[in-house]
Amino acid sequence: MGRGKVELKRIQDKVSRQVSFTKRRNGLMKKAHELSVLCDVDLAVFVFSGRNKLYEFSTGDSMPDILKRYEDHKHADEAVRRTVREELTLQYRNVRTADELTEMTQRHLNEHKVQQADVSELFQLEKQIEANLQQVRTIKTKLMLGVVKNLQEEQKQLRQDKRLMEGKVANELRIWERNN
Amino acid sequence: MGRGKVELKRIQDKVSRQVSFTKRRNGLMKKAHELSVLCDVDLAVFVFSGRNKLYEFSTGDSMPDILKRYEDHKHADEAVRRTVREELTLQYRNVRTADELTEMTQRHLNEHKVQQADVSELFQLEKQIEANLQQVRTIKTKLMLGVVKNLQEEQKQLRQDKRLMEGKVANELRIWERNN
DNA sequence: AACTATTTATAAGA
DNA sequence: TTCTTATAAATAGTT
Repeated sequence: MGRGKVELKRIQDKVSRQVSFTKRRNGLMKKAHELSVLCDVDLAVFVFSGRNKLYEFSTGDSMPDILKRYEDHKHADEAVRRTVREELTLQYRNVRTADELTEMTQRHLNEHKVQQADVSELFQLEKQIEANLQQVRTIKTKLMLGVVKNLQEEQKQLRQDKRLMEGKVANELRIWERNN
Repeated sequence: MGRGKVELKRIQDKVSRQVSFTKRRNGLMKKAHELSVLCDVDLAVFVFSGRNKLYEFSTGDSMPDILKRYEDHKHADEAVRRTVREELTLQYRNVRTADELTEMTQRHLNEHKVQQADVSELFQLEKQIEANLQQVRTIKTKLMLGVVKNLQEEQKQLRQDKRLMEGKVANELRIWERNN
């Protein structure tokens, strides 16, 4: 599906592998979404990147429900089943609302004949942006807490930026207070 | 990918739906397998047919192992978040004004010889990302209320913002990684 | 279940 | 990188 045929084995070049990962991961998620809508089935997809980052997609049912269904299909022993279900339910307590929101939205959109792909993209987009935000905040926090020690270059326009910085800090404080 | 373009909604004809289900399910599994081999990642796919039959694909690890990993991932995520939050709370519990926060941050940064520009950039970046997130949420809300009909322009803008933002996040991450 | 006409995905290239 | 393009691959409708 590209300029050259590709043989089915680990891509050696790291950059190509990363690029392919992104493209194909997106493709897989899209296909999964299409399958679920076109054929009206429930499904779930997890992908763990090399850096162990998790990407997931699932339909309608909340993830715990899907996993529960999976367990029911399997025979997993009782203790494990109960434990997994309880833990996942705990973890997803806060997500359930969002899932319900998703379903509701999908229904709404169907009724109004809005293109589903667009909305789906928005949800995915939101999720992605939230992940990015979390990433930035983590890095910022580490920096601020002095967790990072080995920074090299000296900073030159330090005083120069101070006023700007203060304004931003003040803004951060407002945000922080709002969230606490 | 066929003789006719297909719109993303439940296929009405039962036979066509069943046929498409089989074709696309096989396609999805194949794609999943290719992704796992080519990019050397672990993944799992579940599909529940209308008759509630389960089809699955997963790499190396058995499915229970993948689920465990999924749980661990969530737990780890939660742990990090809690830690960061606790640290922040400790650090900033007594801060009342923006000035104090500024001073404290300055002290922190000076003590650890951290590049201020990076932190400043991170503040800016965070702010920008929050704005983007807000934008996405606003659009999503409008959609949910069925108020907006013509989103093409906004979506285009969003995608542009998203690309820009991702580039910046990636760059910040590079800087951070280089320093660690 | 095969067979194509087309659409879609994506590996390389710019 | 990001965008473009040539080509491989998937698949909708057909036989």
